[in-house]
Amino acid sequence: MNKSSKKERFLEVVLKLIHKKGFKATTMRDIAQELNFEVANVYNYIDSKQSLLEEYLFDIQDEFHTAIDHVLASTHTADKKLQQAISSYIQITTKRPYEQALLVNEWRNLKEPRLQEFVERRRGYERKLQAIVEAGVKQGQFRALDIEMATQTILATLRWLYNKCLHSESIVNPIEIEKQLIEFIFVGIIKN
Amino acid sequence: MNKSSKKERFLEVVLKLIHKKGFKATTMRDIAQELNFEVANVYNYIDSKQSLLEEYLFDIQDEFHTAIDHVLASTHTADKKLQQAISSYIQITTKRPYEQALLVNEWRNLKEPRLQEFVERRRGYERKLQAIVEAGVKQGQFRALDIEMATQTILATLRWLYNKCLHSESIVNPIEIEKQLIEFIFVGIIKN
DNA sequence: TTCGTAGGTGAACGTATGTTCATGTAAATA
DNA sequence: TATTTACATGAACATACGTTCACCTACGAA
Repeated sequence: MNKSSKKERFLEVVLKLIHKKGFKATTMRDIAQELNFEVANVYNYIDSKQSLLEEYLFDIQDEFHTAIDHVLASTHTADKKLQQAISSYIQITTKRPYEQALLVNEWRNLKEPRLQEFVERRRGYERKLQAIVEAGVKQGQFRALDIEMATQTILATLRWLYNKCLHSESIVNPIEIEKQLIEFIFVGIIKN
Repeated sequence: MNKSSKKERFLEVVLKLIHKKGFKATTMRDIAQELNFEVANVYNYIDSKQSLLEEYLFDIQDEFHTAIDHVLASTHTADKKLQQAISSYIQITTKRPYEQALLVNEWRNLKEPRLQEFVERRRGYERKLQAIVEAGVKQGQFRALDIEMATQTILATLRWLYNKCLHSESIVNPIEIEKQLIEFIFVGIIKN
């Protein structure tokens, strides 16, 4: 068994446990029990409970940043850029729904100074998305809407997605999700 | 000082404290300190930490149910009903943003059997909203969209609102918010 | 005046929790 | 063969937490 696979299994099992019980409610003893060994051994895998959370959160946050940076670097029009940003968001969420759930629900459990770092980076992501929306309005592709509110609303429609991935009976198809969400965001629900 | 005002003040101060620190992270000693008295005295106001959370959550949940029941009982068309449902949601959120924040962020801390009760009631709310969306599709006012996904997406756009109420520098105007959100949900962001 | 009640105190209790340490073992490496 | 490394154990620790108990004080009602 190669070295990394054991730690990877550890992280995967613990991720799901934390998702189920919540970070604060998951004790080191819970983690040990889930993996069928003793508490002390948990510290052969991680430095502390805090660092465990940090590992998950900053890792998935990085993935989101990389994705939107890639979109921003392209030369497409704003509406196409927004579509790509949404598409990449959906892809990450469908691929890593548990990490995304942590990102949404457990970031409050970070402690300073990492908490501030996290919030700033998240704000950075929002600003990048907002820049796309703003460009779309200026270029006349989007209606003259409240830019910040539109951005936050778009993000809100994306943020609940992990729930569907985790609770849906059938496997979630990112292509179909994308089609639905893009339609919702771009032309709303009214006919015509 | 009349009897109820003291408990009301207690609940209001503690609500904000729990919002700031998170329910699990807020200790009985934190609560006591915030109110300038000793821990033991907290139990003259509430039965337990759990019951405190229950009080907040079921109270605000009731308010949402009452509001949507009122909309469902009306004889308007589906699109008008949806608009009213959204409007009432926004009114509650702007009036009680801290309770709404708890509803979104802290419900996981409920314990059985109240947790199940809460989740079922929430599901009930979602079904009521979904019924409106479904009627709108059947009557041809809305596009032929995935009904459950549309419902969840609409809810998602509403759920983040408390953030704006709590973090915005200026006072949030529910009328303006409603106008923006209805537009977003009904006709999207694309021009024409 | 007596008495119940609302509001407040200080000390303590049992338990849960994150973390450390000394120690052990089997396998990989040198 | 000798030694390091990865993985594992059991016991203990200091601390933090929710809750309880016995007791105190002020005050409006009876």
